[in-house]
Amino acid sequence: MQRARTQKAKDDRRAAVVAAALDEFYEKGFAAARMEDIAGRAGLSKGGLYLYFDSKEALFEAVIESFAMPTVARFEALAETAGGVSALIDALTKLAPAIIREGRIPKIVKVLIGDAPAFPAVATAYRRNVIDRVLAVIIHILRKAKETGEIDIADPALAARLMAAPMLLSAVWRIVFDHDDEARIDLDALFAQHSVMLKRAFKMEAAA
Amino acid sequence: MQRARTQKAKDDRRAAVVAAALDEFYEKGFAAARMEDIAGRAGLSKGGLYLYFDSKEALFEAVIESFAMPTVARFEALAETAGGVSALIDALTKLAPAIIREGRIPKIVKVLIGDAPAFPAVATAYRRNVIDRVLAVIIHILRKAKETGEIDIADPALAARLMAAPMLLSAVWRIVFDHDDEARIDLDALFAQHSVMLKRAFKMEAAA
DNA sequence: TTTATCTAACTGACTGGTCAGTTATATATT
DNA sequence: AATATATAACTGACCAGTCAGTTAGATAAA
Repeated sequence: MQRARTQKAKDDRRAAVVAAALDEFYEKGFAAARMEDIAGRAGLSKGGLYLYFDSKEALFEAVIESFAMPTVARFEALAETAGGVSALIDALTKLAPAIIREGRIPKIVKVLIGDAPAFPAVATAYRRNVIDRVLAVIIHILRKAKETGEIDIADPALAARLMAAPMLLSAVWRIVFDHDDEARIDLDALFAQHSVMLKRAFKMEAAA
Repeated sequence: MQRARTQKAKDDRRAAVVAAALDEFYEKGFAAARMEDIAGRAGLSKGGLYLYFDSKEALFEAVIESFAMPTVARFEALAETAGGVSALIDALTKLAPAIIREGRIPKIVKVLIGDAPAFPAVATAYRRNVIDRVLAVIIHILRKAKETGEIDIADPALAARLMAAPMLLSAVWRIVFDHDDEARIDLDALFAQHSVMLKRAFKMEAAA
């Protein structure tokens, strides 16, 4: 094994271990995943892995955290360019299929649902650092639009969750039926229809 | 332990084991759940459990299957009384909060998401026997309404999934954040708003 | 440049503990 | 007594985490 001597090389190796761990946790679940397999996937021996992480649980926490920050940053950037509700809906429903297909988010979602209940602190941290912040961005945009009369909704906080629900559905569908050719969903068509239905539900002028 | 001698007593014990297994699989996941704990919860020794199920995997399959049939039957009955789209939306959005709170469906959902990927055949069977049949009922009602002009939607099959998405969201939310008092959602308000938004999205006359 | 020395990254055999599944034994019921 | 049901001690496989030993590769002396 090539040794990681510089700080950068060590950071890279840590990242490789985290990526390998996400794949193993995704495929087998936390309890059934083997530290030796994770190490092997990252091109390292089991003992070497323990130079980077103190325990399986510490590795699990690192997996969840490592994907939190980039997700929020990407989303907050997106929301700044798309200031209005119409642009937000378009951006969300156009990007969603690619994000689902790319696979990293569905994997994190699966690991969170399957294993986070055994680590309540991890789940709560994820909600606070990721979910609440993403929802806050959406809610802020909806609330502004409600005040200007651009849209007509009762509760922006609930509307934000209803907007996001099909993304969770798609992610979960992919997780559970990835192997199942009979169960393919046309994500582009699904989100196109979601977009149309949302605009009608919000009573936006440009709606079909 | 009182012995189960009659067929009915055996069926009851089997059911008790299945219920205990659902709880353990839900709380710990398949791999981390212990057969001894499942047996204990059902008021039986570990050896006794093996009189009713050949293996942990067989028990897992029984758990998934045992909750499939009743769910479909209940839903198909509901759909027969609620023939139109409006009645269907009302029934679905009024019943959903109670179903989520009751907890059995969220537990099954969690077990399916967390562990079914390790048992692809179980996942596929569940899709065919439960999900596809429930969706078919909804799609049938939507298609009829579309033909009579009662509603205006592009694709009933996609609309059915979009209708169901908030139920999955609520179930998953409950699974992941059950312990988390900061994260309570007002399910009644959520589904009331879903109902209003759906009727607008379908361009139904009586919509708000 | 070559060789010797050092050090920290890395390896893999090992340990202690856990748990699915088995079986010898006990007990309730007929 | 005979049979079905249940128990708990047992076995063997498996795996997280450890640690004595190995080696890549840097540094320095010749």
